[in-house]
Amino acid sequence: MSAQMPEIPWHKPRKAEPRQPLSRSLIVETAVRVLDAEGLSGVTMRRVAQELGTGPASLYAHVSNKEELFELVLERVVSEIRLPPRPEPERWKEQVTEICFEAQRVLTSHRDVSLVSLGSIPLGESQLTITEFLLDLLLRVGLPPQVAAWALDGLGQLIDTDAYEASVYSERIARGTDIHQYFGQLHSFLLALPTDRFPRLQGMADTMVTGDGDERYAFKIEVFLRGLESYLPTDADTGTGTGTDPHTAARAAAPAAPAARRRLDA
Amino acid sequence: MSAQMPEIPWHKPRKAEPRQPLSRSLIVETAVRVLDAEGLSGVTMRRVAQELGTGPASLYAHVSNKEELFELVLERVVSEIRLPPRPEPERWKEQVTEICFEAQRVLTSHRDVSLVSLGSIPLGESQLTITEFLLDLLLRVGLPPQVAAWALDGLGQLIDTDAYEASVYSERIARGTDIHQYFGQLHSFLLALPTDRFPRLQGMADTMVTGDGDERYAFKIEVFLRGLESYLPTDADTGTGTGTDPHTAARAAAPAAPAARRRLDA
DNA sequence: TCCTTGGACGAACACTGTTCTACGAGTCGA
DNA sequence: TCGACTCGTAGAACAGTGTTCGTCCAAGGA
Repeated sequence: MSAQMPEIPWHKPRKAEPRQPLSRSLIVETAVRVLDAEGLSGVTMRRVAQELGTGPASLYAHVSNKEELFELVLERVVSEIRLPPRPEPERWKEQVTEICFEAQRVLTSHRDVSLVSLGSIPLGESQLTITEFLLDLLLRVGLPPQVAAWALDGLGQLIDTDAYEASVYSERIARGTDIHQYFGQLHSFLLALPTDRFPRLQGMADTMVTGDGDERYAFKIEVFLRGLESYLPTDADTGTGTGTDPHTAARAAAPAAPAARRRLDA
Repeated sequence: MSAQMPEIPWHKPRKAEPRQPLSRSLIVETAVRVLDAEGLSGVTMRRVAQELGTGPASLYAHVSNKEELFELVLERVVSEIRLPPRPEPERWKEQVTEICFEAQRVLTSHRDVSLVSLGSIPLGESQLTITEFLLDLLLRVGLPPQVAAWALDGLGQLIDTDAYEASVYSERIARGTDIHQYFGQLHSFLLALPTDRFPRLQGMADTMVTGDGDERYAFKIEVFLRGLESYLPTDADTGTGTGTDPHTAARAAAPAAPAARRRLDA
């Protein structure tokens, strides 16, 4: 480096570095970096702004909200999920399972970002692409359209919830809690339950703590898929058309839901 | 009211009202009241303390954390869930469905309290009571113990996630969003999707927005229960003993989970 | 050339959870 | 009866938070 000239006093430079200008994508990328480093609760407007060498007010020119920033971050993360090249209806259950695990892999690799996904309808481009793929797959299998549509809800919830739960564990062990000790404590807690009030839980303490996150996740997916399988039309129905003739027996899906309405008052 | 005498000056009352002393349960009850009035984000230490006519520091003598307060609140809410008088294995699917809807009724009647329940293992007394009931019911039906144990996980997640989702909608319509207009916008959004990239979603826009929260909830429960049903031992196996002989075919539950381990680094 | 416009940003507002420290009343032993 | 010694009650403060206001400056159009 050459010798640097002193600043002329009355030039008051105010910003020595000619930083690259702010932009939506730059902010989102920085937020993802902060997310990976410090978790979702570490992603504050100040923290992101500081990482960009500016103040929090500067972000509001490109992002209207912290909530909007979070949704942009989620969409960016979801875009990392890779889909299979093409749907394979003959092994649809395996393929759905693979997608679920791929989604969980990506989501949990970004700490607890799945918390953002829990309350929001997935309308981002990547999220819609995944939904489209799954919907196409389920329809090709022969599931009635209404069943397939509603099944997407269930699958999405399964993925999000499990990813969030897994991230909670990750955060916990990141904070120093030994996972074996933790499950040991849980085990002895169950064993210490009063036998007269909790005979099943007390007696099945071993079984309750069996299986890690992946095993339990795989089980839940399998149960859901077996349930979906039961909605497939029988052989007698499928012999007619080109292959998929839905819209037939999807009405008996929901048993009479209790009349208890969600309260709609303001 | 009778005329009130003035205070004697040198008595310096300092607290006109002889408030009842603080206690854990009083704090929790107040927190629930604030929760019902202003939602979970409105439950702050200051708000609860103010409701009790004191400062936030006073709460920390009875509650170590805001997190602990939240869990106490959750346990209090869960204790409102009423269980059937006795398990009825012959109609287990209906009974599980009823419990799920009862749980959702209670949870959603307390705004977004289900958010607390999402990341925590249900170890409160009421939560354990519900778990014990469901576990007993599933075992009586004849499900293998490992299947029953893992199924509790799935049911709990289903209840919590759906309650949270329902509460998000409730909050949204409480903030003034018209729900019909909202679904209308969603519908036209799906219709406006490019047909070449999202043919299924675009073509099934009607089907996608069909059904309210209860219908979809009932569907997910039904799918899960049908999946569980497939784990029941066949008739050839059950003819031997008194009725329930588990621990047999529970091993093939989980298909080979991908080796992708959750990262365990600090 | 001036003038408008839009991004950048310091300061501030109204909050948050939590801790420190002092105060005051109650109880228990002497 | 009286001191000592707890323990619940709080005021004040600390280090944060999301968001807004008003100012500033540089670039672009007329």
